[in-house]
Amino acid sequence: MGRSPCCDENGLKKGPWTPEEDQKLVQYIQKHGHGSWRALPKLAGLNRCGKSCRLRWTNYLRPDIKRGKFSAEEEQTILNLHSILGNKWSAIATHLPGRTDNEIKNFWNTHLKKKLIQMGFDPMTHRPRTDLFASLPHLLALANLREVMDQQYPWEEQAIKLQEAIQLAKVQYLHYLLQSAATVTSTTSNNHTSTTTNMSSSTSVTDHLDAINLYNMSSANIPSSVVPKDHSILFENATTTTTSSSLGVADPCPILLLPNDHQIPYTTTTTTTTAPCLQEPFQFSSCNYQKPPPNMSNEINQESNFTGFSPGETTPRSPLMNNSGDACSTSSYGCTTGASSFWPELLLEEPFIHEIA
DNA sequence: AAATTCGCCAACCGCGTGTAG
DNA sequence: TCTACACGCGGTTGGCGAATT
Repeated sequence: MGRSPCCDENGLKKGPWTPEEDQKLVQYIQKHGHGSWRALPKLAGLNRCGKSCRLRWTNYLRPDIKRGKFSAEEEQTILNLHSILGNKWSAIATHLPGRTDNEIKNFWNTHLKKKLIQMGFDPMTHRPRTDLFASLPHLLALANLREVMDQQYPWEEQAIKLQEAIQLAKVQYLHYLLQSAATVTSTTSNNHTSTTTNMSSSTSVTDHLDAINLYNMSSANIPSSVVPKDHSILFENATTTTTSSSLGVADPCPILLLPNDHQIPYTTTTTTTTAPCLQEPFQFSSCNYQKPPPNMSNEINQESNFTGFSPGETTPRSPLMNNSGDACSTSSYGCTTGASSFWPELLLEEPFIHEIA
């Protein structure tokens, strides 16, 4: 069956609203309320369909509409909520007073989405993009070529910088592959009480071969303090059963290089909760904590700020996520003592968490 | 100065869902 | 249970101003 569009009727006006039409609509609704939207246009003396009137009212004429730029807090809220709800604009809008779903959707599509993409994050998953890692060396090479053409640096310096950047990209990609494997295998376990991870079970063989090959390629030129010498160390923790401490941190942990002067211990530890109960980022008391060598702190490091994790994930989250907030004591995610509100979800009040659950 | 491209955003379109008869 | 209607939602489009060539 299906329904014919409400605007099919001939003669109904479409397109931008005039001030006179706005005035008619506002006056009618202020006096009578909108009632039936389909009946409203006739009663208000408007040559529009009801749908058009409803949109004009809800997106523009409503008295509580907030105009102007989005604040940093609003932007943060949208990012947080989008990581949970996805493109549920109306649901997101209910938590941003005065903002409409349409406005938020436009803001996302024109600003936030691009921002995430530029920083190498998938705007839908809020995780690093693999295609970026794949193409990064090429992009860097192009960027370097441009600099060389501009005669800003001597050739030797260019070659060194390029090598450093490529090595970093390789390690980052390796890190991503390992974490992806851990994520997939961990999530295949139902109750998360104690998980035996098996990297070969659900991740493609080529991914692991790529990771190993990349590691082989990378390790030759990367300081030993950054990458373990023995492959088995890297994979050991990804293939053994671990029981987490109250902080959810396996011990000992191999260290993988991460940008932004941070080291994340690679672990597939799972806990009795549905969320990884990591403490405030980079306060891994039971793990080695090493700063990357100075030569790895290039501009890419500063741009790539992979520091976030969200419930049920082991892969980094968007750097745009707010890392500060109130402590999480007994949230619905069941984080144990010391687990902070590192995840954007935990910034939300308890009723909201239940609401979206 | 003119033409073209780009970015933003209000508005539209079509589909899904809830509900009354 | 079926059908038609009303509404809400998310994706898409088109117009307009700004920026660029």
